[in-house]
Amino acid sequence: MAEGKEKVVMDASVSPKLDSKALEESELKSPENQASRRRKVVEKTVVTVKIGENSGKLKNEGPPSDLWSWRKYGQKPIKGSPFPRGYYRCSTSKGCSAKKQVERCRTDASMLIITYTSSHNHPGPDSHSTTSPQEPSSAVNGEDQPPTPKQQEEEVTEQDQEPAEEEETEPIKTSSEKNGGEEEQFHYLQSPLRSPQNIIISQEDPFNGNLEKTQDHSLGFLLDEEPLSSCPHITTTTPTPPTSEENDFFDELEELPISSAFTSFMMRSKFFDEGIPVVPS
DNA sequence: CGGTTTTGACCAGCGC
DNA sequence: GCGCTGGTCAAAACCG
Repeated sequence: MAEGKEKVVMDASVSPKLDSKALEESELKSPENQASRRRKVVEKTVVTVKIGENSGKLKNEGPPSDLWSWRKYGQKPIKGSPFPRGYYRCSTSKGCSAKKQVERCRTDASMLIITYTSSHNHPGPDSHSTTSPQEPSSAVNGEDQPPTPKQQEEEVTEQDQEPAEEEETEPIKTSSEKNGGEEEQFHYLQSPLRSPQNIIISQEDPFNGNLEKTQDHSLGFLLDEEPLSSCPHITTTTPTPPTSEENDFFDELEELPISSAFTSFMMRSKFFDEGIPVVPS
C-alpha cells in the first residue's frame, strides 16, 4: 500500500520522453494522427496537489501555474467523479504538444490531480528568475527537452466553480501510520520543491506495469471503497506544523506557485534521475 | 483585436 | 459486435 505510492514516485524517475517525441512528430505530420493518439499511451506525469490553503488565492481548480501558458481546450465530466476534468494545452508555443489534465480528487476537493502529458518542446516563458536555488545544479542537463530553468513566477488559476462542495472536506487525516509510509514521499517532495503542501508526483510509464498497477489499485479502492483515502497518491495532510521559522518560510513559499516549481521540476526528468534522494528501501 | 474559455458533437479505444 | 468513456476539435462567446 504505502509502498505502492513510493513506487510510483520512484518510478517517476523513469525518463519521460520517447513517446512524446514521437507524438509530436506524428502530430505535426498529419492530422490523422489525432485519431491515433487518442487513447495511445503516453508518458504521463501525475501530480497531486493540495490546494486547500492556496484555494484562497488559487481558488480551486487551477493549479496550473507553470510558467507556460495553458489554453483550455476541453472539459468533460468523468465517470465516478463529481468533478469534471479539464484539458489544457500549452499555448506558449504553437508547436508545443505539452498537455495537461486537471481534475479534482473525487473525494477530496482540496486535492487536485494534474496529469501532464508530453513535454514542452520549447524553452519556457522565461522567467529570468533565478534558476531556482532549490534545484540541484546537477540537474541541468536536459537530456530531453529544453529544460526550462525557471520555476516560480506567477500563479494562474481558475476560479472555483464548484459551490464549495467539499472544499473543506477534511483532508483525509492520515493517521500516523500513513505518515510513516508517506514520509518518503513527503521528503522527496518537500525537499526539492520545498513545498508546504502535499504534492505528490507520480509518473505513469506505459512501459512500466508496476505503476499502472499501483495506480489502479489506488483507484480501485478509491472508487469502490474507502472514500476517505481518496486520492490515489495522496498523502496527506499536513504532516507537520511548521515551526514559526518554517512557517514564515512556508508562508513565502505559499505565495509561490508551487505547482510551477513542480512542473518545471518534473519536466526536467533529469532531475528525477539524479535529484531524487529517495530510495526504495 | 487577440487570445482564452465554454459547450456540444464527433471519433476512437477498450471492455464486456 | 455493441456500448461506454475518454479525448479532441470546432464554433461562439467573453475578457483584457
